[in-house]
Amino acid sequence: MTEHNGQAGAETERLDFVRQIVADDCKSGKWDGRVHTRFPPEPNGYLHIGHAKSICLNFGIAAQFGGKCNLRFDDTNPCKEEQEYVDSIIHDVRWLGWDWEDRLYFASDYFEQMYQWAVELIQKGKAFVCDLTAEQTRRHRGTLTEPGTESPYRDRSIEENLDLFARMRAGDFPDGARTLRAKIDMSHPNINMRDPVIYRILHAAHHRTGDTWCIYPMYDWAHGLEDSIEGITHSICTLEFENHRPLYDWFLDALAVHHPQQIEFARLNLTYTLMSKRKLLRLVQDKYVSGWDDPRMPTLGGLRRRGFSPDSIRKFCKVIGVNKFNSTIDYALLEHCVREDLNRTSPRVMAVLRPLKVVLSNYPDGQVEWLEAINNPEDPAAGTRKVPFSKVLYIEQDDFMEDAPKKFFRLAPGREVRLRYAYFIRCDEVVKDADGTIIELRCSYDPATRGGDAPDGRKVKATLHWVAAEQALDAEVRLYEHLFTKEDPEQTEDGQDFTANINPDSLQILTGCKVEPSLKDTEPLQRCQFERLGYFCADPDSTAGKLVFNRTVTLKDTWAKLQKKQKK
RNA sequence: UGGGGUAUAGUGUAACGGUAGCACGACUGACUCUGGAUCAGUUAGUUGGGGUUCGAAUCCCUGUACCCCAGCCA
Repeated sequence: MTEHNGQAGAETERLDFVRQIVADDCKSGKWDGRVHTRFPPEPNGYLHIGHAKSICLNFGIAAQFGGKCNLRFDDTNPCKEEQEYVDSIIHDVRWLGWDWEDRLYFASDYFEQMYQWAVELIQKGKAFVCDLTAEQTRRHRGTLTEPGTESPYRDRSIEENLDLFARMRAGDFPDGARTLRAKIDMSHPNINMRDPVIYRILHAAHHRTGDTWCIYPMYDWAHGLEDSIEGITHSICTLEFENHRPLYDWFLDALAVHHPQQIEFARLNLTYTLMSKRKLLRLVQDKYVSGWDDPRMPTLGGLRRRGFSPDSIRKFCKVIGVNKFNSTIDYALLEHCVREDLNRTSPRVMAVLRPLKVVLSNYPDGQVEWLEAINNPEDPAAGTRKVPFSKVLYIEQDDFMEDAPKKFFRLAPGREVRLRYAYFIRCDEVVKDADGTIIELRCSYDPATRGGDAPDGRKVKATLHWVAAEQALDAEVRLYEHLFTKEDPEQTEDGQDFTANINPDSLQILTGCKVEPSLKDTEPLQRCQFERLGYFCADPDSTAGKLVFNRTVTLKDTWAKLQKKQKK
């Protein structure tokens, strides 16, 4: 990984607070210089850009400090989890470019060990089987300001607890009939410490263990044990688990096993974006988007389909930093990262989204010239290609104005512009239909300017992209805007929810677009830049006969900005 | 009202008792066969109030604001 920079880079690079802890530990020899992290998703949904922050933190730290990072599925709740999610998560983490080598783990593989440790906890008098119902347990818990009351089953003998717990495992009791709870302190100011449930009865098939188990460990019990078993040194999680750390520590201390350090950091928030699984699900279920990989979704699948590169997302995760307080990153920063990467790597190509026909009156009928075009000015190694030029062309409707203001540099009656890699052309005549709509431009070209330079040294103010009509390929192009009209989609009037802020124009589908013939065999997810327009990515909906492109992000456009300002 | 956290330009993030810096955004300008890219510049900040100190974003006291916690979810 590029992050692996050993000593040299580590000195100059500023460390976030998590890396600072890791660096200090390496220095002090706390873990014998070992660094071992993990990314522990629950396989109950698709990964999104917020997970990418966590992934890059965990894998990034391991890479930077010469350590290891495991991919571990925290699959302790059979009711919500599915193999499909496991597969997609594996795919997404790998797509992002991280490698867990042979360390793909599942919490469910540790169920037996966890069970044995629970028995040990009972034997130490630190856990008991409780017969209270869920509702009763809730009432006994007390409130934020009032202490709880102890369960009447709290003082059962160790023998009885052992027996009952064994029978829980054996399936003697129905769902919810009993739980195993830690014996801590019902008046603890931290509610998590008030005799938390550590096993519940769930007669449900697990996606990996099938019906082997009918009791399942709770997160607080399971997570630290998973970390301990794997020899994790730094257990990095999000802020809402801060309140759980005393419990994490309590369990590991009670068992006197390897005890990693839990460190909490703030989740990612992005403007114009929702990150909650529940709300993203709602968008899918209520058909506000086409699916989990809709290019407007912040899921990694959505971003991939939109055309984001793994590098751009990793760069973004690096540049946003890590902290302990809630903040909201400007979506423009994500756009900056993707433009920066795609500018370096994307082959340029010419495409006309809203075609306006141009006929060159003085160009020979039937003649076709194949002109040389540069594939990527940022990367000479990308080479060149040939694009066809002939009498009938298409240019962008936006590139012509009949009554052009001074600041409009493009084509207008009597004005001369350059067609990229081709010739200077001058607009002689505007052809309209009965309604007055412009349907065609008659232009003349200057044969002396072949390739794009005038021998007499005269200049033009603009260079337009174009496509030769006869050789052009038809394409569908999907233009995306923010899914929400507000920076904070949750900001709503009374009685409304976030769906009130959905942007009705977040997707615009253009058909009859014209693209240059070199795009003929474009593969799905192939990225390119449409010159002067933006970065695009072939959608998986593309077929041999029908090309479909998604716009990832526009190029920065000072003319568009100018126009926007004037409208206001 | 209990407990646990956190506050630095518009946004994000550094500064670890010693010149408040960087990035994004916004705004100028230069350059350009992409109104792209690139380059140069401008803009703007320590949550309030006390204190310690030659010196405080940093240490102390005290307000204020925001986030998290009462699942047999993670």
